[in-house]
Amino acid sequence: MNPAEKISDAELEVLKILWANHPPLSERQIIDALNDENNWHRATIQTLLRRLCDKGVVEKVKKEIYYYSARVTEAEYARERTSDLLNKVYGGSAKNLVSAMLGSNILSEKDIEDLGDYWRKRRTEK
Amino acid sequence: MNPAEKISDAELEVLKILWANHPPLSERQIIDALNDENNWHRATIQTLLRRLCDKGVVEKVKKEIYYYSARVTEAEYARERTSDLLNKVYGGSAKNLVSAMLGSNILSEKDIEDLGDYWRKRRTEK
DNA sequence: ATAAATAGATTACAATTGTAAGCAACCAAT
DNA sequence: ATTGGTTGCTTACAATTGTAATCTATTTAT
Repeated sequence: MNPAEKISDAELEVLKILWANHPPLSERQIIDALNDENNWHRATIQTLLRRLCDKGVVEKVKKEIYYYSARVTEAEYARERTSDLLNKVYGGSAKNLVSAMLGSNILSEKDIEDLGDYWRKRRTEK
Repeated sequence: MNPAEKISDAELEVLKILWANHPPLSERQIIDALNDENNWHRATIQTLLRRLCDKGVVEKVKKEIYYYSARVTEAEYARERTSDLLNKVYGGSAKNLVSAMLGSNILSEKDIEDLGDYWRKRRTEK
């Protein structure tokens, strides 16, 4: 159950579809959902689904036909990725991460405003 | 000069050595620095250096012997990685990123304190 | 001058990732 | 019963990554 750094970019796209549509999805539904954006061939998506199952982050359940669902939540995955970034790139310092974001053009003015609001709100709630 | 998602984990370790020691380093110096942590064979490090040069993120300059230095700063790299995380994992929302960090056990109490201080300080400076 | 250490370059090989082709079985419409 | 779409499964193949062995030329210490 240690996802993150093992899920490839292409696999992530498939996972996102599963996260976005809660009930388990059939292969066809996944293909259709993906074709709105990507334009992968069926076989490509099948490969990605198989690899995700092999990695244990997706499961398939037979019910006339196979239905797929994620076994990791988006939040869990995000947590892993974030923690990985924090450690590998910012030496574990969250302050460095945040100040890097503030100091670069990653965030818009509005993003920064929002963050400020968020932070103040959080403080008063405590 | 679009680093980030193309630099592998192992390559990053080498880059970190170059970032940490400002003047250009010889192969030997890099190997010694890396052996404090990793224990890669010389040939492995040579391969990583070559790949980094091929990718254009490191340059080598002959001066009796070759000396290597990074052509991307750590900050640039961090920015790319962070922006990538933000977009691929948090749908571009910095607030989501920060609130995910606050809501998970990624940060210690002290980290959160520090961040709060940082944020307040930043506000008063504005 | 001979042996040992160093620096530079080339080659290798398995695992992972991106991207599919192709076959077999089945269901549906003509 | 034949044709065509759907599901499931297997195989493929190039690029990238992790990890190194090996050969050569050169410098250095004895």
